[in-house]
Amino acid sequence: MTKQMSDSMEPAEVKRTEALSAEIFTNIANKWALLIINTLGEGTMRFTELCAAVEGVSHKMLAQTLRILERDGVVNRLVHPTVPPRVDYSLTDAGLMLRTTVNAMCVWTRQHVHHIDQARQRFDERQV
Amino acid sequence: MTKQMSDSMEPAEVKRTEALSAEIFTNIANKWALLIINTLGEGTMRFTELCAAVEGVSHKMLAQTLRILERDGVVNRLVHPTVPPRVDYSLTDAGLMLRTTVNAMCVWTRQHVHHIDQARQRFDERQV
DNA sequence: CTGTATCCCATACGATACTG
DNA sequence: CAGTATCGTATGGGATACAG
Repeated sequence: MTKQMSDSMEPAEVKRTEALSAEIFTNIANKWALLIINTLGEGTMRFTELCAAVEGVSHKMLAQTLRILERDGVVNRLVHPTVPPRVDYSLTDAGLMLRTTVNAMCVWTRQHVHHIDQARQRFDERQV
Repeated sequence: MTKQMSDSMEPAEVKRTEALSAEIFTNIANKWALLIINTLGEGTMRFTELCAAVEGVSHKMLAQTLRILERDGVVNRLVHPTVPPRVDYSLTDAGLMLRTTVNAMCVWTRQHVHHIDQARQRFDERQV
């Protein structure tokens, strides 16, 4: 995770970068963040649309996760000064790159559902 | 996530597959599972080696997460009947495929640390 | 519509101790 | 060494209500 770091970096700077990496990874390596990123890959969406598109996410977790992703420069938030308010969410360039890897994870899941289902049955039998 | 499902499937079967997908995704879409999968991609490791290699993981979470990944057919667990016991963990074929996508996530994180750091500073300024 | 705030419960997690 | 069990705390996360 923290390998291949530039040799020209000060030890203190290296340490800070490692801490940042861990923090960033923690922010994106969770169910809601990954599902939101994957869904937003399909295009710009409003808050309510996202809430409906991301299976099982609550109002609260969507807002909370979107703030984190916005702060980390993964998600763009465009507010239209209208009444009622309209907010468009989309992926940044960095977010789009991340999304390709996230989507690969989703594809992997779909492709291995059956395989995993059988692995589980074998495991559960073994454990009596 | 649950698109592109075979047309030849019964409605009940489709529903079960969707539920399984969501469950599997929840199992792998968390910090420890992803870090463990990524680390195991470097090769077979023993429990204690893994515990040291995965930055910040506790004894308990490692054991717990390994069980889940083993059950889902992502991780192989090979017990040597010796004293003291020796257990080798490695990725299954399915796990290896998954690992390439997980590793891409890790690479993305490393490559965007600086970019994200700046995005955060801009965000925090804006929020006063 | 797009949030934020509060309450409250369930689970995640670390620390520690114990077993084969 | 490689776990499992227990305990206490912290965080995740749903439901609801409220505000701009």
